[in-house]
Amino acid sequence: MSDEKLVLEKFLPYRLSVLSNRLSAAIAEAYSSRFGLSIPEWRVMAVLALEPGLSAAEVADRTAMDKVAVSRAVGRLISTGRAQREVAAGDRRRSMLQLTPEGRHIYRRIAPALRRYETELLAALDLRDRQLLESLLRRLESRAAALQPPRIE
Amino acid sequence: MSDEKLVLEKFLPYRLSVLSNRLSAAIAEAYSSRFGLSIPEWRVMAVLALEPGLSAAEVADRTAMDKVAVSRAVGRLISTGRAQREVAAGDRRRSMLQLTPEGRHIYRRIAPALRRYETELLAALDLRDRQLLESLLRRLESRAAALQPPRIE
DNA sequence: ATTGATTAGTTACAAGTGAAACGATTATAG
DNA sequence: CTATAATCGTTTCACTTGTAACTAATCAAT
Repeated sequence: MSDEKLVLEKFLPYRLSVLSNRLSAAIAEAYSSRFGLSIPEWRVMAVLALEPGLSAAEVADRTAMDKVAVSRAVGRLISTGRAQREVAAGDRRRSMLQLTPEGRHIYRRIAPALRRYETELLAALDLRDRQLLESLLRRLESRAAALQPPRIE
Repeated sequence: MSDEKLVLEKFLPYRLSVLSNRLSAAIAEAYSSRFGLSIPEWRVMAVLALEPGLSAAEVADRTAMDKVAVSRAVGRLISTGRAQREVAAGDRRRSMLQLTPEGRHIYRRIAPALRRYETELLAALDLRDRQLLESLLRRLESRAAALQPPRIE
């Protein structure tokens, strides 16, 4: 019975993983070779550019990274002069993070290039299909969040 | 100009990465806790189950893994008695890999559970939408392969 | 106020990863 | 043949990553 077998190349989670890894690698190569940024560092920059003053935990939220990864990425950004931290008024555990002028400058060089890349990628689809993709993705995301993990008996 | 900014949560490669990581983590947790398999090991098992006798390089091809990862995964599968290797007749550099009976047994416990999981995930979509997803994915994959990486000036 | 629990963030350690160098084998060119 | 190049797969090394333990600060309850 073919129910017993699993063709990796047709298995949705695998396909998403391969596609996502290809895209991420291509993108990361661009900003890494230019600025020596890692993926976590770029993610942190991307959220701080839009919301300066976030704490590390808030950054973790918005980037789907865990706090350790955020801590290390922020550490590198600070040591390279691309971000700065102050202690939050009223709660001295909390940090308030923001990009330095240098960090903002780098962000402004990267962000438009990545948006162009996304646009080129989506140029494979017409408007209708782009909306469909959006809708499908949203439903898969919420389904994945709600779903019970696979149970192997 | 809003062209300058990039909202991470709306950026397709980022969304794919988060979705894919969530799915992979949920799935890997299942077979890892049951059988101590890593993702690379499971991928190797999945292709060897369908195509016994592949060489390491062929496994790398079909799993989108690099040869080092394959070598290590195969090494672990062999040392745990789940795969075996013989030297290919006619080319002694090449190995012929296959699952042991034990390996096949484990595969048969995992594969159906993962297929059920995929089915449940896709139950969020009706037949028409599943076909659309399939088509969109295929186009994105080929577009991603053809696309030039982002250029940051 | 004092104790215990919670939260923010860092550090330490073990495990995983990729790039490059490597040994072994086979293919190619002269 | 012989020498050189190419291929298969492993190993090595430096780096990254995740888990758990940790410090410091705040909160909650008495």
